[in-house]
Amino acid sequence: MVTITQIAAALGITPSTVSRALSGSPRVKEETRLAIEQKAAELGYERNIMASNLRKGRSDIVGVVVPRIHREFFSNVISGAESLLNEAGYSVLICQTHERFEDEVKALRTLRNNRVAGVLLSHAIGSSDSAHIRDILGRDIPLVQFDRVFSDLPGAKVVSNNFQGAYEATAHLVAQGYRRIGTLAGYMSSEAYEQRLVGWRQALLDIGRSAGEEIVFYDTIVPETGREAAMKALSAGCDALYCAGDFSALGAIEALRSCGVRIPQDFGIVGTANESFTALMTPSMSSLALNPYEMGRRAAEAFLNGDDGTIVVPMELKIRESSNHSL
Amino acid sequence: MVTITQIAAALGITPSTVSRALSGSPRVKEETRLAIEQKAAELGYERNIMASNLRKGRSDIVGVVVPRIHREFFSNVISGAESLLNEAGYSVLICQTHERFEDEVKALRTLRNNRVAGVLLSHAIGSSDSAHIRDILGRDIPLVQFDRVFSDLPGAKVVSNNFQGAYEATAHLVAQGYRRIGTLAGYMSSEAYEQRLVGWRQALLDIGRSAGEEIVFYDTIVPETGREAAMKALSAGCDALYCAGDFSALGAIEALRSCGVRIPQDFGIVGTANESFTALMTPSMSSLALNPYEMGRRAAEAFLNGDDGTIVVPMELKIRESSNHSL
DNA sequence: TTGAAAGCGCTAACAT
DNA sequence: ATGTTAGCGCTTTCAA
Repeated sequence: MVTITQIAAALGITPSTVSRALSGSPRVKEETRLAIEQKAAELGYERNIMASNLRKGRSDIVGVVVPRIHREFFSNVISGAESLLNEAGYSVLICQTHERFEDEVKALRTLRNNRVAGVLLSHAIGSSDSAHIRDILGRDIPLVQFDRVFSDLPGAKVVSNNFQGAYEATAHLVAQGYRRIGTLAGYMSSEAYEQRLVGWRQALLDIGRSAGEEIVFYDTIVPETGREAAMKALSAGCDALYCAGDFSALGAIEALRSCGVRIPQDFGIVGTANESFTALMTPSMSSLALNPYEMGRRAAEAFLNGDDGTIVVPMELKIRESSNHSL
Repeated sequence: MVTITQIAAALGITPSTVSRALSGSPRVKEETRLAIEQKAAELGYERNIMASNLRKGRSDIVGVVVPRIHREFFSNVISGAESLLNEAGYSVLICQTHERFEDEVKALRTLRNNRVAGVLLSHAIGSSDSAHIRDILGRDIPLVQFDRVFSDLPGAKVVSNNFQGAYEATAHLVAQGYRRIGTLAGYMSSEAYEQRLVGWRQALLDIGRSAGEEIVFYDTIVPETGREAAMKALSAGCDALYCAGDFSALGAIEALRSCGVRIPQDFGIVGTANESFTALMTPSMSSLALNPYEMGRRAAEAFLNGDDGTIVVPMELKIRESSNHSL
């Protein structure tokens, strides 16, 4: 392995100058810089990052901690973050928590031991508070949270505009002429689901419609619970549902159709997350899209610029057959 | 940050001894080791990995290079690899190539500069040969290839049983009564696609069917190209397609249905990869499932054990509506 | 069983 | 514009 010392020796100068030249310092004569670059290329020099990092006290690695990398949402966030971080000269170290508190602690420790330049984190369901995160990262490792955030932690937070999105989804159902619009609301332990519920409610209240608890169906995020809830919604007189998740919406559609309810003629459905199957099923499902790639980019940006406010990424309503009378 | 020097000072011994104790050397008196461990815990010591790595000349990071992390297949491979590697004390650094040769070169350079302990690689479509890989990684960074492998490179290779899988998928279409079975073949720069093509051909030849070039459609892996190819396949008299990818198969289904061709009554489709949308779409898509999580584990295993043979992971045909006359 | 000493390759404050 | 110097924190011979 070629070192700057060897380059310096070959050129009869000192390592300092070589170091400066190679890291783009302006304090090197153009002529010297050229000679150095040429010699470096000739010898096939490549900077030893470990030495550089040790000296600088930090690495060019950014840690990304997510519950599960193979979930579409998270892999897209990572993808978005990586695109910006790589451009800026950082590498991305990925850790999965599998939704477990202990794995999250382990991941954060690993990142700290690697003296990462920063951490992008979406915490595990198993982490009920933020103490361990603050303890492990301490003051000197910048943290950016996304999607699932602890608001008592310092640093930037990137979240979706769940209120606004749910509001628009519900307003869309109203505009399509549906009369009684319920909601499959998900888990209230998550701020994201909570905000979607609030958005749904506000959209109805703003036009003088009822938004009572009898048409709110909690803890529904998988097809099975979606199916059951849809049946109850039907009994409660609903003719549309805004669903805080795509999988519960999928269950709802299945259940309704198997009762002979036509979608969208008799009943409208809007899901949330825009999972890839929503566009592919028949009837295709309207869905309130998250924007994971963009969230990843914004998180990376916040880290790179040292920002620390809350960044709200808009959601986008994808109108498809399941809520569209005119199709 | 606490260092071994501080621990040594606090105990009136030398850093050498502390280093030995903390890295589990037997050349330390039990009593001393205990005192050291206690003091380390008390001061909240954590090893500076950068310094350790510099001294040892290598890091505890394993690089994983994939075309795109947000593709289900790859994110599952990574997930599988990570589970084993983390247990063994390695971290995983992920790089995407976006199927581009230049990005692959950049990624491999980054990994080399980080002096990674090893590299798990599935090369980009844009890499038509292996020269750059050998050049950049050289002799001292162990390489394990998976899925898309260059057979002229040293090191372990983890592949799917593409020949066998494609053979079975094609035989299944035959058994379902389809008469003229074409193939959307993908890119021949990849051995995986090549083997699928060979499997398709062999299955047809073995029963005396034609498998001519007029029903082979190359370079089809995204919906758009799948759409176009499906139209040509129809003109060529095909009534079924074995598709070497799920996305081209998806495009094919869309194109065929929009022409009024019924699936599976008029035309049978089998995709490859078992992406999650295949089970959820209507009609659900038959697909030849890869086993990405297992492939990731096997790749990690090969790296950890220093193995270097070829490991074949079986594929599994998931029969769904798109190829099933009896449904 | 422990210590002393050297150095991995790089960077940066300080000098010239 | 370049050189001198010192050291980041750790590991590992070699010596005691």
